Amino acid sequence: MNQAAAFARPASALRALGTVRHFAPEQALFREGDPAGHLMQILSGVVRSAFLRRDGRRYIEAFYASGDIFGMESGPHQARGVEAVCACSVVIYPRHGAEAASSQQVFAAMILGLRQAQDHARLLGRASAIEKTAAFLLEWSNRAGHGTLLTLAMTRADIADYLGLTVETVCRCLAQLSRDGVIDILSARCIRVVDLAALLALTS
Amino acid sequence: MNQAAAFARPASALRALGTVRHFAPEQALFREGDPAGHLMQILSGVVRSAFLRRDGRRYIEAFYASGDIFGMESGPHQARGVEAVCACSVVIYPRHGAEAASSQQVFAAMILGLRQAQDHARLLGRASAIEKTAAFLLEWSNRAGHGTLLTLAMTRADIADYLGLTVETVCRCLAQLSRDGVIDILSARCIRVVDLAALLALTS
DNA sequence: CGGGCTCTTGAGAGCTCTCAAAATCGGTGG
DNA sequence: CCACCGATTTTGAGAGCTCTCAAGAGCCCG
Repeated sequence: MNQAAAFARPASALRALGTVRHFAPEQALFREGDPAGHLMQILSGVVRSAFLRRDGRRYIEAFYASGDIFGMESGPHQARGVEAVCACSVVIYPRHGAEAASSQQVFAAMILGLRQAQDHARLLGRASAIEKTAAFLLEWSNRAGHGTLLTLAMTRADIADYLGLTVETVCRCLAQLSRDGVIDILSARCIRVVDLAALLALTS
Repeated sequence: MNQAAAFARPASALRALGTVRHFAPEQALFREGDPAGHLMQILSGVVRSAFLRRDGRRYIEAFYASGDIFGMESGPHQARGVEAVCACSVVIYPRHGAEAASSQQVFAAMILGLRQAQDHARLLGRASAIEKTAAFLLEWSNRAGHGTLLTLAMTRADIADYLGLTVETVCRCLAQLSRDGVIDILSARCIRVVDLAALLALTS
C-alpha cells in the first residue's frame, strides 16, 4: 500500500509535464463532469473523491494523500467530485501526454488503484462497523509510516461516508476501541495507536 | 460496461500467445497463492473471484463473463480463489508477453476493471438490500444485451456473497421485486425483467 | 422413487441508523 | 485575553433493516 511513496521520486519526468496547483480546504480540484482528460498526483495534503446520491447521502470513493496518482479511470463515466480535505498541493498533467511519457508509471499507479478499489469493496461488503473502523485506522497508520501517532485530516463525516457508516456509528466505534485500550484519542483528529496487533486482529 | 465485448474481436493478436483451457463447474482456474503471472480472458461461461474470510464468510469480488479480461492486479497480494461458476472456456497467457504484445488492450481492460471495482465498492457502501439486488439484475441485464430474459449461472449464495448480503435476504428481495411486478421469476435461475425503468429507479 | 442440495418463507435477535441533545473544539470579535 | 458562536464530536434512546436460526418446498440427479 505504501508503494505510493515510490512514485514520489521518479515522478520528475512526469512533473516536468504538469503544473503545480494549490487548493484550500473544501475547494474542488475540478467540477463534476469536467472533461477529465488529466492525471493528478498529490504533493501534500489530502484529497477525497466523492459521489452524491440522489437520496442526499454521500459516498467517498477514496482519499488520496502525498504521492498518490489518480484520474486514470475518469471519463464519460459517473460524475464525481474531487475536493481538498485540507490545504494541499497537486500536480496536474494532461492525461495523454503523461501516458506517453511514463506509461510504466501510470500503469503501476493503475494497478495500485485497482487493488485499493478492490480492498475497499471487500471492506464495505463484508465487515462490521468496528472492523471497518479498525481497517481505516490501519490504512492511515500505514500511510503515516511507523509512527503510532495519527493526525487525521478528515472529519468524522468523511470517515463515515468512506466506510459506509454514519457519523454516530464511527464515533461509537472509536470510543469502543478507546475503551478497549486499542487506541488513545488525544483529540478528535489526533489518535495514537496503542495496540496495533489488536487492530490487525480486527481485519480479515 | 459492455465495452468488454469489444475485446472479443481484436483479441486475436493476444489469443495467439495464449492457450485455451476448459473448466468444469466449481473447478478452480488456479489455486490461491498461485504465482499469478498471467492474464485470462473468458471465452464462454462465467467465473467468480472469491475470498474466504477468517470467520468463514465468503466475499465474491467479481464475476467475469464472455469477453472479460482479468488478472492484471494479481501478485503478492491477498489470496483469492478463481473458480468456474459453470462450465467455461478461458484463454490464459503469460502476463508479460501479453503486456508487450498488446499493452493498449491490457490498459483498457484495467481501466474497465478499475471502474467495475469502484462501482462495486459504491454499491456495497451505500445501498439497501433491494437496491443491491436491483443493481445486480441490471448488471446482468446489460451483459445479456437487450433481451429481457436473464439466465443466471450462479446460485443465490454466489449472489449474496457478491452483494454483501445473505442468501435469505437475496431471496426476499427478489420475491419483493416479483411481487411489485418489476421482474418475473420463471424459475430460480431464469428471470424476466418486466419493468427496466423501475430497476433503474432503484439504482443511484 | 429417494436423497441431497438449492431455494423460499417465517419469527425473533442484533446491529446500525435515525432522531435528539449535550459537550467539545476552533475561530472571531470585543 | 476572554466570551461567544457555529461546527464538529460525542452520547443516549428507540426504530428499522438485515441477519440468524429454523423449517418447508422445489429441483436435479442417481
